[in-house]
Amino acid sequence: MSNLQTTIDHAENSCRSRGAKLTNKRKQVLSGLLQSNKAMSAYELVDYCKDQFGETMPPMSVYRILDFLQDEYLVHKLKLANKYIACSHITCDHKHGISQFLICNSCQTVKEIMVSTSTINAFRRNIEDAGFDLVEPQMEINCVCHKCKDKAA
Amino acid sequence: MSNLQTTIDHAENSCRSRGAKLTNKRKQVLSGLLQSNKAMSAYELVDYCKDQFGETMPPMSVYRILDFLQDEYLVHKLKLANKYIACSHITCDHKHGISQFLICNSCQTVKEIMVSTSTINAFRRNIEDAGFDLVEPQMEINCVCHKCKDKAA
DNA sequence: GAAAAAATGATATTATGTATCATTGCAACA
DNA sequence: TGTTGCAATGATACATAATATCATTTTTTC
Repeated sequence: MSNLQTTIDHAENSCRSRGAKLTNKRKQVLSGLLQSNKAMSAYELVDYCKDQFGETMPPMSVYRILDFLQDEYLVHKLKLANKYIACSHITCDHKHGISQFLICNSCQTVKEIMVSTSTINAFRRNIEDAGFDLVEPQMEINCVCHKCKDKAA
Repeated sequence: MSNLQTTIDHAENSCRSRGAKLTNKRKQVLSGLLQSNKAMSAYELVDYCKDQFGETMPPMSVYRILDFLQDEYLVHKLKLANKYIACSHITCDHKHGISQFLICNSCQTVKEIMVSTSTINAFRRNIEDAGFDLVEPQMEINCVCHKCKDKAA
């Protein structure tokens, strides 16, 4: 069984256990994100589904499906790029903490890394001293990946 | 002399020393941002200039002026919010390091805080281990300010 | 199989921003 | 003085991301 299929099955079980359904179209959108190592826009996913499955999905549906997948913790939205990526922890059952997304400015590759609790706590204290509370467990950083850096050099 | 005027004068000198001109319209846009403690969208600035100065500036001009002000280190763009704020360090002559912007999800107030070098270095190492390089000296975090938190409680 | 609920489709509209070309205004210099 | 040249601004069209709203289809449940 392919890695992709394993992940989809895992996602389907996870949805079922929460009383939600991973329908066919939802699987299609999710698989688009899983097969791409880059973040994709909603409109890119529309194209992907048409190319790959012959499904002409209206953008509205894709947005709704993306909302659903976010609610199910299967997908993250990158607000810096207005794009979407599959969560890299679908197959590990633990609920994960604060994620940091490294976005390559050049090739748009995205890597999701975890931040240590101690670093997060330092941040949290810093923020509280400034009169704010941290609410969003997600940070996005514009970077350049080493592959692109080497290419440029 | 008002605080606002002092800041504008400082900005104007800074531009001049870099061979750029802080024209009247540019001053108007900048003063809109300086008088607001919130981030403003380009279209809000169009309205502000019309209300305040009777200038009907096309959005395109405002975008260009915002680009100019960013190039001159006078304004930051908050990509998470698609809005703009005046740099809080216009009147201090030092070039500042990595800024962290705390954005209140509820009232949109923005506070620009500095991050300690040691924290940044920890981040940088972390990011390099993941195969990326930090390029953007700016981080944006969605928060709730304590005023709004207290109101909600 | 009918009623209710969930999922998807279709259309219009809003917000943000870019591309492109035209016009204005100022500044240096013959 | 005026004209040439460039920086700044204006106008129009378009692109992209997303939401609102209502209609239709599919799935469940009784």
